[in-house]
Amino acid sequence: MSEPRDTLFRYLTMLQLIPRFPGRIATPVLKEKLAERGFNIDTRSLQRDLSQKLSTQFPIGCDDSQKPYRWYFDRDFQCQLPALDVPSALTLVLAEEYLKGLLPPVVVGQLSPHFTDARKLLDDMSANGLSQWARKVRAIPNGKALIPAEINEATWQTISQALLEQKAVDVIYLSRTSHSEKAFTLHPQGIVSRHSATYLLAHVDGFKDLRQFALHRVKQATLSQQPWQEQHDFDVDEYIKGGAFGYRQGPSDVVLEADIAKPVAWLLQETPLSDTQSIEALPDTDGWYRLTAHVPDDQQTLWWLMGMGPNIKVTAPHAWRETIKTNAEQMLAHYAIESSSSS
Amino acid sequence: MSEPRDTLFRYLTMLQLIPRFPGRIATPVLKEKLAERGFNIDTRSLQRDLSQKLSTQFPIGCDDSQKPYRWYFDRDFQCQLPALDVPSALTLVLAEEYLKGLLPPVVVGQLSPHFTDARKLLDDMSANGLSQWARKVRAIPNGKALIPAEINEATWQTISQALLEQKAVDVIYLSRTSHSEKAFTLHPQGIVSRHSATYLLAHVDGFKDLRQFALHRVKQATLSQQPWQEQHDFDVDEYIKGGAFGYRQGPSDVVLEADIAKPVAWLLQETPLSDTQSIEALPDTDGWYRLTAHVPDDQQTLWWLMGMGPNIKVTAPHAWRETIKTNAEQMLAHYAIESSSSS
DNA sequence: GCACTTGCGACATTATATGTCGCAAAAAAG
DNA sequence: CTTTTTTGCGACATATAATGTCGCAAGTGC
Repeated sequence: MSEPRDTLFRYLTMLQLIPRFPGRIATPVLKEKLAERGFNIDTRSLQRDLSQKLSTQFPIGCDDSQKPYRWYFDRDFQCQLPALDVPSALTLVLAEEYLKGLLPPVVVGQLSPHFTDARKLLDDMSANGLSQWARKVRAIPNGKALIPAEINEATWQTISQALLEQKAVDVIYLSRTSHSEKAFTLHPQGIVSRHSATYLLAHVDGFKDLRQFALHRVKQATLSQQPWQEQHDFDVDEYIKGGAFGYRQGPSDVVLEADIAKPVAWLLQETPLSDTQSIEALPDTDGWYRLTAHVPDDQQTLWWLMGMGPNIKVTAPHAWRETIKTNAEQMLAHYAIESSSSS
Repeated sequence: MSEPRDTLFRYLTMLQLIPRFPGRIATPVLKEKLAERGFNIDTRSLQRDLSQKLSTQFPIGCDDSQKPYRWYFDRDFQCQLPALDVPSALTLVLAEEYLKGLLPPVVVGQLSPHFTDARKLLDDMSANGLSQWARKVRAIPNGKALIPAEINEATWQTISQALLEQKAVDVIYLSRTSHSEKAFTLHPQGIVSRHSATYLLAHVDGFKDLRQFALHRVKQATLSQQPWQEQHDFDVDEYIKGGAFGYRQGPSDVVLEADIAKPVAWLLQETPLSDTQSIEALPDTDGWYRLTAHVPDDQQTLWWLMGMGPNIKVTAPHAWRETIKTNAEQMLAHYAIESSSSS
């Protein structure tokens, strides 16, 4: 069945089977995988291809310390097949700027070959014209950028692999309360990335309840021998809505009614709160508008409203209005006490 | 010089020269570009390669309505050369979730082949084990996700190209104030993506001042015949610090001092405000801590502090303390008036 | 120590890639 | 509208590269 469906295509397949550096693949394994894909080829040819063709034209390395040689791609090599175009490269640069504040460095690092590729393309473009794109493009994150928690690279790889391949993991975990390291066997059910921290949702071996484990407190992780315990019908959205991350969400949307100042009105006209929002000018006010919108009944919307400070006056739902009012009272109380005691 | 440096490599080069769909490349152009890269090959060979080898093995199309045939890749085809590994695929999924709330759909769409690729890999993995990764992985954005403003795809492509290639653009722009469409020739100097809206910084032809143009209000954009006007020493960071986007920043960092409640202390221990922060327990309080940190003197930090509401009590800098206090007073005033007038 | 696997040089054979030529159809130029 | 140029394509001969086979040496595992 070794139809000459082209050497090119076989090479391409080989290149796709060779993993990036931390990984490696032994020659006989490669031969088998190629056979699975319909390339029945002699071992000798494979050896020749690897050592004479591919590794001379591509940044491919070979670990020849053991006898079934193992092959791998250079850590930072990347090759898009339809090459990157300019708009995509620009998008990647923007994406990287945003993600740097949202995901741990190691996780973003996982994508660094892509970003490097994009920057190289832009650099090449600028080479002639000195366009200095780096001084022209910027992403402003949505809120204050906290410094993302550091995660160990091997941890991320092991945990993500375990989650997707449905395996248990043995971890050494630094508990938040006791400051002591403990060993657990965990059965991963989900991953949630929130703000700048990333959490694994998992059962501890032998227990039925789901717990959160901050990935940056995982000191070490290895795939476990234990069989994986599944929680049937786990749904991360349900879990989040249940309030586990401080984002409790009511069962249905609510109707938000508020008076908003002009800057907020402009903002919302361009990037609406929801599909159904309406904004109408209020007569006899100095640039105030009436906002009505169906929004989810969640913490984030409430925080957004509070973040707008005096530029927004919520009238409904009543519960939000009261929360905001109480909040302001408490804040003021803090400062009133403070100033009387300190001055 | 037509060294047989391998057909494989030439094919690879050809594949990289063929653009993704909206783009296309004519056979003679391809020949020329190949020659530039050292592949001196006969036209006939090129034709054979394209029509018999590449287009049968790859999703490559050909526009044969005009005589110099034009070749292009399928719109959604993607081929990573070291194939995606599992951790990278998971990272891409998380990245997409975050970016969907941060960049206009069209811009994220620019990267969709990458994301599709990642999802396909995860699907394939789950095929046997039914791991349903889609129900296991979630990113919770930092703040309220407003609906990103829609941008026309062609607009994004034209504008990004113009910016990087230092060309002027003719646009039809819907001005915010007058609600009327106007035609301008713009000289792009930078792009800023903020929250969910993206802005072009450019000179209007014939003027010296820099203005902001929201990309979602650009109705049409084409590369202009006008030569591009450069602004010397333009630096987008300087521009932003100048306060143009409401993010005025003081010249130097300030020392933040505040009392924080336990939940905030925990948050900041994991994702610090800055490299130099210190948190110490306050005696005789019910779980309050003293925070000291060097932070930038900018709007975003201030907003973040205000967002923490009664869980944080700022003592220094004095200006921030006063701003927060005034803010709370104004908010309370709103609701006091409101409740007395309405009830 | 022994069977087994793996890498590699050499060689013959097959398969493939490449340039050349001629023709036809389509653009471009006049 | 005609002429010239460009482009695509089938055919063919030839050079070139790719592939399987064999033998040997060196490592690996029992």
